[in-house]
Amino acid sequence: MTVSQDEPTDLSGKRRPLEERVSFLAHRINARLLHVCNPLIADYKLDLFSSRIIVAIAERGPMRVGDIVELMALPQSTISHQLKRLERDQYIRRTRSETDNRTVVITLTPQGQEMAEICNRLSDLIMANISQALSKQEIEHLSDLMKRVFDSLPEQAVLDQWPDDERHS
Amino acid sequence: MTVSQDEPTDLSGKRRPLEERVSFLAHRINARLLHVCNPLIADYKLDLFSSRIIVAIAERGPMRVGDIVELMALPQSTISHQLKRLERDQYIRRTRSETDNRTVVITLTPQGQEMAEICNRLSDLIMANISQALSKQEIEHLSDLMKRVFDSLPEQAVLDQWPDDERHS
DNA sequence: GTAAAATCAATCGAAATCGATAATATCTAG
DNA sequence: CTAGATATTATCGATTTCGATTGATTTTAC
Repeated sequence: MTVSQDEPTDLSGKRRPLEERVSFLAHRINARLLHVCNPLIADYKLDLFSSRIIVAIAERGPMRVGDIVELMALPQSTISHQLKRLERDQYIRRTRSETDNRTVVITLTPQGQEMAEICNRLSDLIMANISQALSKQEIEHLSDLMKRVFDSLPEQAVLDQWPDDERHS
Repeated sequence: MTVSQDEPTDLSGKRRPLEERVSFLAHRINARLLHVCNPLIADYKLDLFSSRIIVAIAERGPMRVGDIVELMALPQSTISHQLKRLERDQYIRRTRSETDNRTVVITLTPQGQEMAEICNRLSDLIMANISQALSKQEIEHLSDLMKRVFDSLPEQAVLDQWPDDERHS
């Protein structure tokens, strides 16, 4: 059962079913988390995105907008809108950096810090669920594997590998 | 280093940093995948959601709308809109089931089947990236762990564990 | 057999997302 | 210095998402 063949580009033989693919599983986990968590924090005018922004700042201290964009891996315009709402709802403050007047530094208000606590407790609740299905060791291993998957993904869309004849039908 | 304590609800001691949490990593992987893949299939008027719907039907045969909702773990209204666009763009057909006139069965058009091939090749491209960072065995293990994580998440928001005094500030 | 409950998918209006562009500030080269 | 290039964030318009509701069909209970 040697795998070496003359057509190295044909991967269909080892193509896993959709439900077992890492990319699809990431989508499914994420979608279900949104579905479960968003209603629980909607009263605070938060969603899973904004709650993570708050938790990140509580954990790391004041962050520049660009840092948040990179951390969340979401479009810059999306983050900008999220921050606008978080400011409107008094969870964060925007202040222009003194050293570089282009950048904007985000800090938590006291309400934001309180909210970070609440969001972390929600996170604990989720982790408690997961911990019933996976051992501590398995969770750590999973975390490591997922980190490596993320790092393996290109930051920008690379068209090199995407054949021209598939770009237009 | 015994773990048993008098305050079992205090999990803050074992709280992992945001970047290491499984839920956050799922978000990050997903966000980066969207960013990378969507531009590559935008010409076909597809995104990562609709492409997965097409791939799923190609893999499993005709599916009812409700099955697609369950598979994708997205809100029913979102799927309904996705399907409307897929039908508009001639990738799928909707037909009322003969046995149960409430349900709608989705089938691929010939164009939809062609597109499933293209989408699967994109999926192969992504997997090729991941395969450079993880061994075949690690990917299988990862897939298994992620499946178990997904299954551990509740389907509906359970308010039981979410204390009342955190529901309103 | 029929009324009430449950199931299933489409639609509605409000809000969020996204890519592209604009607006402002800093850096670089000569 | 200064003009152009680069970096950083905000905004714009179009599209998408989402929770709630509606409409239609089937199932259940009596």
